[in-house]
Amino acid sequence: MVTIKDISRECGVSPATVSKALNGYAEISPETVELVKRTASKLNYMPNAAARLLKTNRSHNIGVLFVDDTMSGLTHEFFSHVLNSVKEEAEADGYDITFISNNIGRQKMSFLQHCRYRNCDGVVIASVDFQNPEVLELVRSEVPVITIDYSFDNLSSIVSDNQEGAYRLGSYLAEQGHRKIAFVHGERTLVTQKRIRGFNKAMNEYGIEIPPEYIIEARYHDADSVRKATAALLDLEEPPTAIMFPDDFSFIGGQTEIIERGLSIPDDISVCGYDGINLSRILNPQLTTWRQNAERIGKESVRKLVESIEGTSVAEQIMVSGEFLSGNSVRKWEN
Amino acid sequence: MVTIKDISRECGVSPATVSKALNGYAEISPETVELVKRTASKLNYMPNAAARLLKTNRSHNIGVLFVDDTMSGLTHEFFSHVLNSVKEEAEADGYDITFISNNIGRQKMSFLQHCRYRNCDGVVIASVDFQNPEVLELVRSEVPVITIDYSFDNLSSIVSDNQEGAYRLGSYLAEQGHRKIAFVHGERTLVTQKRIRGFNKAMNEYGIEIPPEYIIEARYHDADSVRKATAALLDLEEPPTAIMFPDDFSFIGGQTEIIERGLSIPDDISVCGYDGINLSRILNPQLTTWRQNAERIGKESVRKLVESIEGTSVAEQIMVSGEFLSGNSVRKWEN
DNA sequence: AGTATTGACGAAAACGATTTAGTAAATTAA
DNA sequence: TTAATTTACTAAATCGTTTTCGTCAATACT
Repeated sequence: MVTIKDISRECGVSPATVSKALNGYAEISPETVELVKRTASKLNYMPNAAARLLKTNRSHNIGVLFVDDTMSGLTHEFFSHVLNSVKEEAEADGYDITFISNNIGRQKMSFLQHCRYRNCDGVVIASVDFQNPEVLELVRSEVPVITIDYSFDNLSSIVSDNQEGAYRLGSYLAEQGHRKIAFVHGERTLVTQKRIRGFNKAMNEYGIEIPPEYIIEARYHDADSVRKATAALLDLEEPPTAIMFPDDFSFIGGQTEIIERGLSIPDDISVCGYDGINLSRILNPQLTTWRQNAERIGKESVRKLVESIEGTSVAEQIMVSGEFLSGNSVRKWEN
Repeated sequence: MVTIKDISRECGVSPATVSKALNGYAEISPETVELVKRTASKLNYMPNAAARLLKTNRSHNIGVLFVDDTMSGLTHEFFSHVLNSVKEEAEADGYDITFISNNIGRQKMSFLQHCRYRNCDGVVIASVDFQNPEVLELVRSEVPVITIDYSFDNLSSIVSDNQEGAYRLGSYLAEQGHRKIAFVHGERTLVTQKRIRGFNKAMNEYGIEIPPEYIIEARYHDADSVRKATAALLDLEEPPTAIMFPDDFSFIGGQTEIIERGLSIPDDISVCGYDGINLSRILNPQLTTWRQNAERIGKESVRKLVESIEGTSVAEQIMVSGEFLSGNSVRKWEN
């Protein structure tokens, strides 16, 4: 391994000078800088991140906390898009990313411990149980943190406009003439609350009274639980003519139930999803849904996080808007 | 940050003793070990990975090289499963993972340089262009490497049984009575060659003569190119009655073309995919396909890589078998 | 001319661990 | 009883950087 000493020997200057030349200190003469840089690339020199970190306390590494028991991590299409965008923006900013977990090797270690162990300069937290004590420990620690789709006081966060999304979908269904609109939502997280609020707002504006049994809880990304919720809705004395589902993927559970009952989408029942992942575009019929801007969510998270790592940035909540995606899963309803 | 020195002070022993006690050296008395460990956990001590690395040259970090221009990295469902499994096995073995790229910050750096910069103990290489000079440089370097779905001489690799997969799918179509079977395959990589071989083997066994224009190249994970290939097939004077597609995802392109021509699956034309991702299970009709065992591929890669990092292990090629998944996309063909 | 300033560089400590080569006391062997 | 061995520990070097003070010329200012 070629080190700074090799360069210093080759150039006849001290290691200190090499370091400074490489890091652009003004006190080194242009000729020396030139010489050092040339030999560095001649010798194929790469700084040792560990040594640098040890001295500077900056790892150029950001942690990503992405775990959630309801979904199998990276295989969740929406989050894999967020993650991909996080990765790309991080790389563009000169950072690598490390997944934060709480069991590394045989050792149990808390999220915070893992961050410290790897000296993460900051952490992006997404889609976890934000009440989890380990998450709270991390959030309250000294390590810079940004949260996705959840906001803590005095901390920056990136949130997808969930209220708007549910509002737009609800409004659309109402516009199409539906009056019996059900909402199968996910676990009662902040995201869910926002969506319920958006849904209610739309219903209010259209003067639609929604009976409580039309608003029913299932689990995100869990086709089975959504299927059961759908069954419950269809078993009602007055079943809905339209259903909003928690997300595009779990909608499949609902679809299965609907089809098995001999009903068809959208003739007998109109549906819409949430997320706007690729899947929603290729389903048959194509799903009417709300596309969350995963790319921008990931990118903004890192941008904001790096800002708060490198400079001083004020806590801020950044709202990322989405986009209505129409499909063929909703039909006009006339009565 | 609490260091080994804090513990040594608290316990009244030297830092050396603390280090040895923590690392299970035999020369430390049981009482001291006990004392050191207790105070370590009392002070919430975490070793500093960078400092340890600097001295030991072991980062407990494995690199993952996953780039490919035809697919958008992590958002590829099959590879996100492999990756997820790589991550889990790595964590179980006490490793973190780092994505290897060749542009970190404003600096261009080769894959190998990136590995050295982060001191990766080893690298898992998957799904890239294995002729890429930078990949070759990495493969030929001193850093332990394992390749997925490609084998270099004297290096360990994990390969999915592509020949078997294509063979089984081809055989199945033939069994169902099809005689005009087309194969839309991906770019001419080793994987593709294996599949073509498997396909041909099946056709031979059933004594089926396949005209050259039935074997046609498209691109993996590229719905558009597959759509074009499908169009070409359907435009033939004697179009096939069954088509094997490069993968489940890009099949969508073929499906679109088929449907737009007013044909239906499987009544007019039978199809099968490859990969067996979730998507294939929820498509309508459900896709007949070959499930690659992404979980085992990821897990075995890390296991083998760690083996060659930690001990001495012989180069070995591990074949991971898949599983035939039947759907409703193929119908019996009687003539 | 004498002093102050600037420019260009180097010596050495430090970061937090690991590890080699001791050392002193306790134990065993002869 | 003395020498040899074992036990339990420590001092100090080291990994590859960065950074704080110097230092020593050369130049600029009274």
